[in-house]
Amino acid sequence: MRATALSLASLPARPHKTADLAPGTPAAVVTAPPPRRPRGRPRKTAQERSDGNRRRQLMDGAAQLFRSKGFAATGTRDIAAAAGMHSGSPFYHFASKSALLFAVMNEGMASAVQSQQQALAVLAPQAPARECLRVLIRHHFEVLLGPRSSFIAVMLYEWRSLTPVQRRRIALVKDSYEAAWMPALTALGQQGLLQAEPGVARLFIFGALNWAVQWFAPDKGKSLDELTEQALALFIHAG
Amino acid sequence: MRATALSLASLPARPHKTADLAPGTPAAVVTAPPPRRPRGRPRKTAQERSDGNRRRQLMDGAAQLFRSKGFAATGTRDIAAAAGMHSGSPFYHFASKSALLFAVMNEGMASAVQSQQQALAVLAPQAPARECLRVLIRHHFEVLLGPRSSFIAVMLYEWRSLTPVQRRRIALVKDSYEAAWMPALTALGQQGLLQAEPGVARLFIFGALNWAVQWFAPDKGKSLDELTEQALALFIHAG
DNA sequence: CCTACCGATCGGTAGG
DNA sequence: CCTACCGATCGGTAGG
Repeated sequence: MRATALSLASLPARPHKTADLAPGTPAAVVTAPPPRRPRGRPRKTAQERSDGNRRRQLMDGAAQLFRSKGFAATGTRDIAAAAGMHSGSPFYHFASKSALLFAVMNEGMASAVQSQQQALAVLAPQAPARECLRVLIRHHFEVLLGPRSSFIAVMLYEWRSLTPVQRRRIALVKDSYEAAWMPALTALGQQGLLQAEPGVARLFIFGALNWAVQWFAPDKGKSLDELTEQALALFIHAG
Repeated sequence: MRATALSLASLPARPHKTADLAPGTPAAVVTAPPPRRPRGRPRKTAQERSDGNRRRQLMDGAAQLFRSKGFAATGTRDIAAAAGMHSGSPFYHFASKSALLFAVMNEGMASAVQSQQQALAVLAPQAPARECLRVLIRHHFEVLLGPRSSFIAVMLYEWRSLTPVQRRRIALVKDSYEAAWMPALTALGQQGLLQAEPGVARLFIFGALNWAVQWFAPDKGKSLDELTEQALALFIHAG
């Protein structure tokens, strides 16, 4: 019975080859696919590696390659090799290299928005604005410099490699991520703890934090907690 | 006589085809070529367009293309066309596409260091640190967002496209540019006007300012003067 | 998901 | 600085 299941799995049903907003595709809402956790105990064997996991493996490899070499300098053959495939196989899962870039960015932003909401939900309802900003900064560092950071780094530095249509779609998710910062920033402004206009402050603050992907070295220098305190001290005046 | 000069100029002596630190070239000090202003009244005619000016035209076009499309996505044929040349001609002036990238970055950083020194020289010898920082920020915005901004933008966002040897060379110039900020930042720290550690503050501040290349729109939104005041207000606490 | 392949484009060169 | 060209590589596809 086990062998049968395996042999069936080795001939997987054709997975969804989504266009993922390749150039010219009309816009529609795309979110991260539901985790669809299986009922039984999870398997990490060859079984696990086939199916739809290959799609995620391609995205993981692509995210790292796009980050380190850039989108244009990364070949689809490199991506295939990173996922243990041969040259033409990525196109079985993604309609184009561009669709793969979009999938990486969309996955990165969608999960960032989700974890941001979870981080904010832990706050007390009447928490001071300074505390809210601390949570936002700390979470942002996690997303930006943590173990899955490639997805967001690609987002930040390969923006121009997107088609206009793809750009608009990602911008929607990005806007909602950034909008979550405004209540805290305007409150701090009203309290006199933030001396720049909130809109400009937001741009400067995101720049300061995002730039960390250029210089941050894990296991060396400051921790993410320490960086959070330093950033707070820099932006928020004595209260 | 004029015709003679023109016809002579149309057969220019072979210009210096510098390697400009193509991969593997050993390091040596490289600065912007001296302006060598000619004695007589300047000409803007066809004469002007030949000679060594072609080299600068290639760098100008390459800087803009590298900025808007990225280094890897820019073809040498695009660069040639931007300078009004045919496909193979850029290699008469630069040993490789990589050498052209290096030349763009080196020119950008060298002129930034130079104009920075000029900006600081205008300050009174005992000017307060806050005033010094204002000059540095204002000058940085000029370099970053002004008419020659492509050179520095390429510097910032194509770092990974350099070879390790090229990277080390540019890093030397960049270090001297950034080092000029430290006296003002440490002084402000001692005065209690800068609440983060000076070294970390420098990284955050550069990030905040550099990020402006992503969102700044000339002739729309704030002026460079206004942005300078907003940045100062954000970083430097009430004094 | 592999194999074999296509047309296009790329950086760079020789020879003038 | 142009012309003509080279070998390599690229994204993508057909057919299984």
